Amino acid sequence: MTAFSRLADPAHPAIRRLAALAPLDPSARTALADAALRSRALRPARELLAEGAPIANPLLILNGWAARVRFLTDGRRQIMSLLLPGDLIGNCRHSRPLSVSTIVALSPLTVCAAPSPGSPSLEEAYHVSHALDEAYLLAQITRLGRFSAEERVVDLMLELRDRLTLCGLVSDGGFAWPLTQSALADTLGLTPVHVNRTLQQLRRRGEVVLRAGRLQLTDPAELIHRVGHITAHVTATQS
Amino acid sequence: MTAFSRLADPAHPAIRRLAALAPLDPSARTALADAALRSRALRPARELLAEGAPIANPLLILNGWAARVRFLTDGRRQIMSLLLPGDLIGNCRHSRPLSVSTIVALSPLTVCAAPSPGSPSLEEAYHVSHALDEAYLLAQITRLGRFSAEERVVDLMLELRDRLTLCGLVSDGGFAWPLTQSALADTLGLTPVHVNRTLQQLRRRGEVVLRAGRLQLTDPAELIHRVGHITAHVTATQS
DNA sequence: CGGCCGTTTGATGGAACTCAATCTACGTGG
DNA sequence: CCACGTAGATTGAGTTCCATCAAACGGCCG
Repeated sequence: MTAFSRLADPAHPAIRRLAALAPLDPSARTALADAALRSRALRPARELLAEGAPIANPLLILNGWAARVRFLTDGRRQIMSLLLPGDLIGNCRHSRPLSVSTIVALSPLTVCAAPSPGSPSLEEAYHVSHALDEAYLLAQITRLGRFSAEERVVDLMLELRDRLTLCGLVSDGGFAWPLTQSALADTLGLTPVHVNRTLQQLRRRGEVVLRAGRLQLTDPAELIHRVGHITAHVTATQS
Repeated sequence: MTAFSRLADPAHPAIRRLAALAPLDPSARTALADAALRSRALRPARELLAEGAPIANPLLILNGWAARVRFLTDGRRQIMSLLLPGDLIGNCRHSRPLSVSTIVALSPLTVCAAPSPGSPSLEEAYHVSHALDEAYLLAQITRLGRFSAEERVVDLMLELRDRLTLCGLVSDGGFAWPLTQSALADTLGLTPVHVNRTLQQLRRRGEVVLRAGRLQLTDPAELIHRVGHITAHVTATQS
């Protein structure tokens, strides 16, 4: 199947990410390839885990983007984090985990059950992945708490670029951008209208090129400097 | 010493919290009591862990409040989470952890080294504590992203009340409130001036009583309903 | 073609910020 | 014992950023 052949390829996004977090031994790679055989495809806006539901077993994102969302009683929504290929869902280690948020697909999505870490190298990769998740939550908090609308947009774009670089999904300095302006608004604590205006400013100044579902940052270094963006580092040996 | 006698007391805040997360066996309790013998005291505003510093070993908060802070280059600050008695600092499980945020004391603080989990019951308590930490981060994100100033203040007060209840530090419906309005502003993504005005509204309406370093919520149930506050539950057997 | 989703634009209002000054409580030293 | 300094809380006036409301536009698919 395509799923298998792509996973067997060392260049597959999800594997590339996990291998970048901790060097994977062959048994870990085959475990991942096996797991990917039973992959599941989901349409955008499809819910794949409800808040409060018990977590059967962790999932691994193979392709596409998803989000952890919280719905307020009056219809407001907050996307708490974005989930990209190679990210894990429900990756926690205490005995009776409950989902604390809903997961929705933001694009066509394929997921599989995350193989339980038989090898220490895969376990380490999971742990590092979890630590990175937390770092992204902290970054999200400072974005929402102290950044202006423009800073929020730019900082998030830089974070996504960093993360997609880990799984080799950045080419020519650009990457796929499946987010609607509405989803971006729910992520950044803004209204869709204001997100639109902010994006246009960035476009008019030539700082971002965003069209046809692809995003290019014209001068990433300048943007990093401007918003004081911090790249979450992994302490494990990179690559 | 006082530190010992108070920890030996099963009613000590830090132990009460951990015991509430997972029933602790006697060996876990003595390990905690031993650790508390070597406790360290810190003054308010004292930094106890710098961002980017390697984490020697996890710490346990015995008394007082602390905060995980991020400083921006232009002087803005964001408090990402508050740390209360019984909370752990640097409680993560991958091989080479780096601190991703600075920790500062917000009140007179005593901490000790968190005993490494020899017993499975203590390990479970640590894991649940870590899961709760993450739930609080998610709550913080929705506060900052989608709540108005008043909702933020109320929701945070309710969360702190929940958390302090876990360690038995709520009495007569009220609890110690060491936060300056400035610290509250840095937590909630507001300015001190606006926090002040928001607090006064709540006071004038008689919804909170805040004076002499103590906070009382007049009608918690009503406030919970109003802001749609969600109590992060622990799946482990409570109490 | 027509409906829908996502984007774009305009006009207006309001929540929160900024700047600046005053007030209070408290500790410290002359 | 009082003068002083400082940290935190309070108040006022003016401003800005972002939300709200409303409508139009564009592409895509049935």
